Amino acid sequence: MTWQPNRLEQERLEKARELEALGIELYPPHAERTHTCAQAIAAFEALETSDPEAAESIEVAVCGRIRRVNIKGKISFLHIEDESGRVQLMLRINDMDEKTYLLVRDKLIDMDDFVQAKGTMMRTRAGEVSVLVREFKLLAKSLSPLPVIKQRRLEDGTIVEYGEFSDIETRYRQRYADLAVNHDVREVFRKRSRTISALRAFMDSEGFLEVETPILQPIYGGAAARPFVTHHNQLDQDLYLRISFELYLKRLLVGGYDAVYEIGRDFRNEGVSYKHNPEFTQIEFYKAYIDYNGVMDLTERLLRYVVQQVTGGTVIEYQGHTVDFGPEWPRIRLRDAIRQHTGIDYMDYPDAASLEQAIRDIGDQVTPGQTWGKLVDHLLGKHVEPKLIQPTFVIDYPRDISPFAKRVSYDDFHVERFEFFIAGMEMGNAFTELNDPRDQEQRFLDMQRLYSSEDDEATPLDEDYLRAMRYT
RNA sequence: GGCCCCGUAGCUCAGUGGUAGAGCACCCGCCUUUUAAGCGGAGUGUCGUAGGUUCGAAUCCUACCGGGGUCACCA
Repeated sequence: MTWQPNRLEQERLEKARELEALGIELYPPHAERTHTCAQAIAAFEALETSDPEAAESIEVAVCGRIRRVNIKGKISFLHIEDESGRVQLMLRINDMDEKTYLLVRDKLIDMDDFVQAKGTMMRTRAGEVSVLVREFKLLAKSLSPLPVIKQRRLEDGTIVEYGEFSDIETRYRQRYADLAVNHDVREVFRKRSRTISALRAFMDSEGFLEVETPILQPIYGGAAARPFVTHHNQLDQDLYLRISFELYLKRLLVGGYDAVYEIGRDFRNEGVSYKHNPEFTQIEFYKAYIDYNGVMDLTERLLRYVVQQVTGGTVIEYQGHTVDFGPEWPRIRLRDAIRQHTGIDYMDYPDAASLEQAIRDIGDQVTPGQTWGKLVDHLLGKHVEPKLIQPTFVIDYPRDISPFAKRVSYDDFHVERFEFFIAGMEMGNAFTELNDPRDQEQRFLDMQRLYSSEDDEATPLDEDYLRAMRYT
């Protein structure tokens, strides 16, 4: 699609031509900056009471995007914004080159343009710390206006926005515009960055080795999910984008590392929703000589640490929920959790048909013919998961739905697996890993049969992985 | 993939068969301490696209395109 300038954009193109005709560079190569917007204000305020004269002689050069324009004839006020925040520029025709001032007054300089201003700090009569501008320079001409949001700060400090940019489609397709306009969105990415840093710091301090394993894989595995398929031209071979890191990380334990982790993307060719992204970031870690109790301890400390690093406390607000990572997380058995929330003890219903009937009896609709394991999953997902707001481990799953975990000690039916839930969503999954290569092979074969029977892509048997397991 | 909903100005939206509207933005004019500045002037549009019904369609019908929700699947 070629660009079809709308009326506003045509106006800006015309202004760009006028500026060029005046010999003004639209996108000059160099900028000067001595202070961020926030630093300029802070520098002034630090001296303002103790030495007002010194404060008003602070020379600054600030750069940013014009976010507010108020032209009053021979004096104009602009707000510019950089990552640190905003600062007001006060431009008076008497204080600067007149021709430059007229560029602003005659609106050849627009909202959204990037500019540089040099001058001294001051506080206006209305009380706003500002740059009294002596030199003013265009750094980049904006040809497409950003969506306009007007803000008003109420007396209690809350900011009311008028004319918000709220269309979800446009916001996601033009993330840059959303970020430029909606302040809180920037904080999301900052928090994400701090989260990843904290994850890494914690795992490193626990003696884990960070690794990267293949994303392009000849054979995918480690989870029940459909993959993306791609093709290597020179090898003339189809490759899969990984659906988990598991099998490669476990190979590294065979290789002799006691503890490894990876933070990265997984790709699953399945449904999309606010909970499910075709490419998502996760952390997986493996540690030798601990069982699922050890992993739960570690998980709990990890999350508590990350929340503290990112927020400074242990409490977060999410989707209307207040979640506290401070207290010890409850660990409840899946069977008890389902019994508690539905009254159904799945041990009373050994086959799919009877369990399905029991589920219908409590008023749920389920598609007929599902496996017993899927029905248990239904009970968990529909009745237990949404109620687990505070961090909670659900432990000891039926072997049927957890093929890669070792048996519990107390019966033959359950395995040492946990998932944990926060704010009504599943956030993680782990188990005491099966490492009997003979067992493992049988599981692969079972899975192969399951997938081909569901008419999906057959999962090829990962012989290399089995060889690795036999070395253990 | 099934079902439901949405698409009107740059942004947010109103308009359910009879001349396309509002606020802000944009444009023109005035204004040397403003801050949702103010005052005066001007409505800037492929009503998602293509057909159909009708004297007449933003409005009703069909298909398509784009998007959202939900179910199925999954984390």
